[in-house]
Amino acid sequence: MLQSKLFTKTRKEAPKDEVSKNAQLLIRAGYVHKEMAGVYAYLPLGLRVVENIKKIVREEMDKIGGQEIIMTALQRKDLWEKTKRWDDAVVDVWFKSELKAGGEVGFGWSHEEPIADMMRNYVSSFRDLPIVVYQFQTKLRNELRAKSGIMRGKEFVMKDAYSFSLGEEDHTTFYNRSIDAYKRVFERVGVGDDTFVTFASGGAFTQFSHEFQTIVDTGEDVTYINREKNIAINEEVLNDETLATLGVTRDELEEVKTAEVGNIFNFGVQKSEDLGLSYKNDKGEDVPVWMGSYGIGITRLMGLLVEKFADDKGIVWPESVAPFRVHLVELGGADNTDVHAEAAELYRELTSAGVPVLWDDRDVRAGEKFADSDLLGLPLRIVVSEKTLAAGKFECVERSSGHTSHKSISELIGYLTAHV
RNA sequence: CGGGGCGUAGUAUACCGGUAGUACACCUGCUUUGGGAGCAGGUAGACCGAGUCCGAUUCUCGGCGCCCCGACCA
Repeated sequence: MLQSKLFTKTRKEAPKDEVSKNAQLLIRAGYVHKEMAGVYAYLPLGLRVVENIKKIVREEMDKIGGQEIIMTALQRKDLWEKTKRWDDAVVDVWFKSELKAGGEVGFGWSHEEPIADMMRNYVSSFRDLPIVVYQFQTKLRNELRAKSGIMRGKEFVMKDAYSFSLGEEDHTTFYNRSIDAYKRVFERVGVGDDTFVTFASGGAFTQFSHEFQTIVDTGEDVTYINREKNIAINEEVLNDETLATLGVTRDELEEVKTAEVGNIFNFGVQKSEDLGLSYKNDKGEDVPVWMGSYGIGITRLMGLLVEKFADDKGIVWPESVAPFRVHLVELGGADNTDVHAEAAELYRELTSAGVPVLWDDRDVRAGEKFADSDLLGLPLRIVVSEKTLAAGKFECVERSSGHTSHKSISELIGYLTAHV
């Protein structure tokens, strides 16, 4: 991609009403546009990050047997009434609207009711199970107060998966595979070491649910962790009973601030019973389907990565989600055709080797280019200038470490393709 | 939903009961060219409505919107 043609430019200052680090940097760098409180549009750079995160999640979900679908944004009132969750007093984040033909619809803030109902059309025999489906959906939630930039909005992209199993044993097997899949996701986006499978309130069906909490200074949750025993407990369930159940004492636990990036939930057969989802077993008996739900906040995860890795100069993306792998920065190319030709050549070589490159071909001063490059946060900056031309090697700077090296074009291609 | 704050160019800000100044960005020209350059010129702004007043961007009221703290977060 040529930066001179890229839609969105950087800016020096963030809007004054934007306080969170993630939104300030993402707006300054041109990744997102704020439409209203808690509602953000994703621009070309931001969308590439979202898609990269989705790709990782998709791969891991497919690995454990998930099949991708897309449910509807508009939802039926009657389904949510069956589970007593249509009432605003019960669910306080509903957006609702009137149909011109009469009646009401809800805007999807979650999808377990519609998906359980839908499954009645496709599940009739024990032979039809298990089923695991997932989607990437824009959830709409009428939050009273949006905050923390893209991490808690009224509209956000979430991956939600739903499992439909024969019974508890089946369910538990998948549930545990899902935990492993989530671990791999968080590992791959670079927060594996700081993300904990956390015991949280389980609701009506089980003692606990599991949240995935990532340590970050600006996190909204408080979690008690023990790294050695690999135990984490959300403060909402930190009590003597929990400690005894998990076999830890309070003084073995460290209090940390975390952000919830994922959540998995066991519904048991409650939803299926409420909505009439059952199958016939091999004796011809009707048995309710065992359900679970599994969420990852895609855009929240993106915000978390900014919060966690950014430095005073700007964003620092983990390689796995960066919108481009390489920021090719050409200095003085407008006046020196050799420099420009060299940059063009390197761009062609890298691109055809499958390396995503953002080429800063703009005719602006070096200082501005470096500042922008730091702000954008691409993993590897390659500088082409009269200096590097004379030296016969390109200057390579890693954004995360600042480590600088000098490489020839063949060394570069070898290095980058070995890594992809 | 309780409490607090705030709405002035694309962005950030200043001043003011007599129609608004600066910086960045943007446009033109010249110079400059490895860490957000310099000079000159230019484009561009008072959230909406009502009231008070000779006169309102400024004061009052209402609306709309934004931010922060708390509550909430299945």
